[in-house]
Amino acid sequence: MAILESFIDKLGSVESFDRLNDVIVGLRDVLETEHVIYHWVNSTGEHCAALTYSEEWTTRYLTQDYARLDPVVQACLRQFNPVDWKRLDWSGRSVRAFVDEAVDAGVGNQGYSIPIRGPSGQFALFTVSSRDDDAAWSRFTEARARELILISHFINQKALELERGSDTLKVVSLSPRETDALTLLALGHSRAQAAESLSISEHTLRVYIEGARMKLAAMNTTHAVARALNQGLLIV
Amino acid sequence: MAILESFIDKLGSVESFDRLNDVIVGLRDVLETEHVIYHWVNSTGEHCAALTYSEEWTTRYLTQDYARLDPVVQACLRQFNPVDWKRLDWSGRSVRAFVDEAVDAGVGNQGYSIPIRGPSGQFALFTVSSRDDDAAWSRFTEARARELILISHFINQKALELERGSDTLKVVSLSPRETDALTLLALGHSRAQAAESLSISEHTLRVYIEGARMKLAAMNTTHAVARALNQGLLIV
DNA sequence: TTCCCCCTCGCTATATCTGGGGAGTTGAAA
DNA sequence: TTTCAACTCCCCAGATATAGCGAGGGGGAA
Repeated sequence: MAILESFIDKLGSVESFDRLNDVIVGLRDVLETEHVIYHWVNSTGEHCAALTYSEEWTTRYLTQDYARLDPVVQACLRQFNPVDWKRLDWSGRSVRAFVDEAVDAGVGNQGYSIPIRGPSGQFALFTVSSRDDDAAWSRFTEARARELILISHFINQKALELERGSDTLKVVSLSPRETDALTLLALGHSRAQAAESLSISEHTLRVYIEGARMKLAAMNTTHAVARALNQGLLIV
Repeated sequence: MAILESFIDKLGSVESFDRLNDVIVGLRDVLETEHVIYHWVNSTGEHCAALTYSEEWTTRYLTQDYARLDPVVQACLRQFNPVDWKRLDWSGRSVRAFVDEAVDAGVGNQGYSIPIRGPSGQFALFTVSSRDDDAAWSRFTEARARELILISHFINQKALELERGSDTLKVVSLSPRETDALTLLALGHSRAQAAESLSISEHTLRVYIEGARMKLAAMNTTHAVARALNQGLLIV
């Protein structure tokens, strides 16, 4: 666990994403892998990342919106445990084109990606990639899996810290009834049904929905429900 | 890390929540703490739990819907990193009444809770509680923090597996245009605005929304967006 | 080649939601 | 004690979404 210790130690003094990048590069070196990537999109749409990919590939990936077809991202979005790239489905025309580009850009052929989820619907990805053959890669992932989980945890913690330092995350809190109302709407009830479920008049329900809309700065009901879900305000 | 190893080993053979409970009891014993609790509410509203609390307290907690005012739950809902109970705000009339009851029920005065988030908005809690004094408890948490994170990770993985056979979600796949449509709606666009953003007629947009509604078995647009978000189909 | 899914467009009516008013009670915090 | 937030109820008009009927072209898979 020496790697983990020194990593956490270095993390302690990090105070900006630039510095975080240095630590990531250092991590890549001690792990003796090709690339290490930490990335997430914050609530304001900014990309917060620390990675060892070339700048060309990074901008290419973003401008082409490759996250939409990248099997790694798609798998991590619906999985809890880490993903070994070689267990994914890489068939499909557009996917193969993407992979060819990725290989040319120096992304390794092997990879191990850990999905990380935080409050307010945060979703981050921590990836280690390499050019090892299958056997060497299996040894690496088996030996390092637990360390990598902890590393991903601590780096995300640091990233959230950096994020909140820059701008204070305002916490929207919904009243119990507002939560009830949005929850029922998210479950597919119409306003009339929701009002009946809560044993209140439809008008009252409307007051809650509008209250929630205001608090969440939402344009309409659907938007309010979406924001509430993304911020983890609803237990659905 | 001997505790972790044996824990993971025992987890391997677990095939039901009852068995999981046995493992949790074993974990409580080797950690030499008062209680160990793992709990989450699945998508069908069932409580999936493995814990060492008395049955009285558990049912009391659920029937009273204490999660709504429990500072531990509230803090974990908006935090990424683990929560030490003693750093929380326990003031407030109803909270103190709740605490008195909890102490009577044998819940320790110390506690360490780890929030766990999975796909589809899953939110679980892993808690270790004790009756140690502050000094002993600090030593415990500092020494065990990393192990506990990994334990919480693996137990959640197992719970997801028990819940649905594997920890991967079966997916409804939306067409690209359907995804676009729902994404814009989730961002607060009206149908007219969304249609304009996509440079298509409002009618066409409507076809996509209805297509998505059918695939997702949703009652209305809000429901469809909520389901799509919960299933990680939208990148918002 | 045929089938099926995806993308695109139109019309009409009805249901539902949104936005503008206003008003009274309760309970907890300052 | 006062204040404030939450909860409850009412009416109305205009905006928006839903539900039903259509149509045709393109591309991949069997």
